[in-house]
Amino acid sequence: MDALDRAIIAELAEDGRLSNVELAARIGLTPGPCLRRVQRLESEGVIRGYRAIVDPDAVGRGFEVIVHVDLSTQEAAAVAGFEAAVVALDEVVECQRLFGRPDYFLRIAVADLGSYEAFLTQKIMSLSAIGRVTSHFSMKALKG
Amino acid sequence: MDALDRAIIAELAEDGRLSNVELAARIGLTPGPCLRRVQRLESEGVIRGYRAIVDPDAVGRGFEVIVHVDLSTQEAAAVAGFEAAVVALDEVVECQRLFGRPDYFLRIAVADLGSYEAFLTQKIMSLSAIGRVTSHFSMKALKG
DNA sequence: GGTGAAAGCTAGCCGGC
DNA sequence: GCCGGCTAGCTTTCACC
Repeated sequence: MDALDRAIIAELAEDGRLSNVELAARIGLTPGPCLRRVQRLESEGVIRGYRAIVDPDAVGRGFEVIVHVDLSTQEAAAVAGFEAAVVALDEVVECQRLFGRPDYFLRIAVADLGSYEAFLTQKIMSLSAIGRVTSHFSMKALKG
Repeated sequence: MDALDRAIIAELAEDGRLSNVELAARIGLTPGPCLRRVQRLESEGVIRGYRAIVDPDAVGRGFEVIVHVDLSTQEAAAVAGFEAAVVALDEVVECQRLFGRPDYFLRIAVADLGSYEAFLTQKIMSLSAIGRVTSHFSMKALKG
């Protein structure tokens, strides 16, 4: 991992569809060696893959909410059941089990406030081990 | 936006470097019309761009912390100063201004616990409008 | 939506440093 | 060991049906 590798990563993180010749020109290499480096980074797992970035509004995921969940029990089976159920939900974009409080950090992506209300009451609050659920609404995304 | 467009989005979200001929075959179209659809989705802003997904560990960003920040004042100039300073930091991967408490939700990505300690004391807690800062450590990322 | 042709890209091979 | 030049084969992209 030298400066050239880092330059490749930076360029591809910015534009994942850069052609190899354009990438090579930007980092100051010829296409052959550049391609070998990209392939090495891919096979080593440094570059895990490529994704198209899709407008959330266009796919009905424009409304994001940060949710904190505390369970009513720490019993292993109940915890496992909650985790399996939550992870299976499409609307749950992220789920982290935390140390301390809250027990879980969730990020929910739905179309609008109405869908969120329906999602929360029907799919989250109906889970058996649920203790307290707190929704945090974003006023403005300053970064990310 | 018909079923074909949605199929294109799904395929490219999964693998952003799919060749146009492969993409066309998967959605059941020939390359020409398929490319026109992709270009339309790009120009309409439905597809915003393409990114390489990089292993966070490989670039010294393998340790993520969720941080809640409350400011000690709501005075406009202080708030603006805090926001500008936070957004400018590389380690801040996400920053949301929330309704209610906490005032801000931050996601920090650094190399390890030691770097996090240094980052928090030197770059966050030294900001003037800072009230309370709470770090939430992830035990396990179940999703996302 | 499909077809065909020109331009450009990818990916392997071999020589040079 | 890594870079650069070359070439064959494939892909992208456009005008036209």
